[in-house]
Amino acid sequence: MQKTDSINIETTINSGQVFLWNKIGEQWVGIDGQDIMILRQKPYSLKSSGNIDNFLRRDDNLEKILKNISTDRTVRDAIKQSSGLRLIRQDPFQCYISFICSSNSSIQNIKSMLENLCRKFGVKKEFGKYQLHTFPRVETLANATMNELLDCRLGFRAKYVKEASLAVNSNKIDFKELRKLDYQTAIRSLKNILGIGNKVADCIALFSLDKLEAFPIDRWTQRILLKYYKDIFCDVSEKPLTEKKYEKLHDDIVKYFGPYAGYSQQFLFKMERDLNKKSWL
DNA sequence: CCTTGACCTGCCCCC
DNA sequence: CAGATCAGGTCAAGG
Repeated sequence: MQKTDSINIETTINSGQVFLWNKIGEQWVGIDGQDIMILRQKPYSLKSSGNIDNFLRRDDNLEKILKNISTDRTVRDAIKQSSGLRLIRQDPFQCYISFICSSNSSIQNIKSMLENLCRKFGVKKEFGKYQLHTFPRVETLANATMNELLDCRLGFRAKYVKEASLAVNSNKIDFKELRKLDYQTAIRSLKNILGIGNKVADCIALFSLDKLEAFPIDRWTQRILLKYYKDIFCDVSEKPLTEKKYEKLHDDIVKYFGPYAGYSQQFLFKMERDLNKKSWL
């Protein structure tokens, strides 16, 4: 297990993986499912009503992973620029709903939608000196009405969230099972849900189901591939990826970046968004 | 198999 | 300051 102080909290929170976090003074306060977490860099302190080691993937052999993904200069530079950046292992239901809401939306907007859901459907919980709303439980969201969801400013995603919650509530989607399945099977299962396409499925798989070969390709990732890797992934352009092209590209990506491709994606994504001065939480 | 247009919202910009 | 523009994935209809 790596040294505890090698985690950069701000970099990790501000890397597009999580949304329900706020910086209050020197502390980052966030929601993961029914848990509240309080993280502070200086002096270093990690508190959670749940399992913080699980959340921060402290079981990963980071030294080995970073060595494994350091296949080229671009990734090596990205790792150097964002040292201390970690993948997070999120509550699967929250992750699933979060990225369904992410479609055609910006980070700030996703955050606002999720905060609205928590305020309306979550339960108040106290931790440390803070009191905040946890993420809605599956059955609560499954029983929500369309109007309530629309009140949370979900727009056309409201029916996606409703159906997706019903699928989990009826065990049509079982995260414990998906976690055990291989990448391809898990992705195929997720994509049966309305509102989940390739990119969203990859995010859920990577950030909550331990599929480290998942490599979500959004507009930014696509630009990265075009900018730094056009000789390696020849058929990538700025045009939106079709279903087949996405799948083919993902195969090539795993061949090139390896079984921890998801980690390389996270470093590359963080680097390029920072380079373009895109805002985070 | 691919292309196209619709879908909500919030933010930024410009008149 | 109201109104237009744009960014961002997925889906359904049609070529």
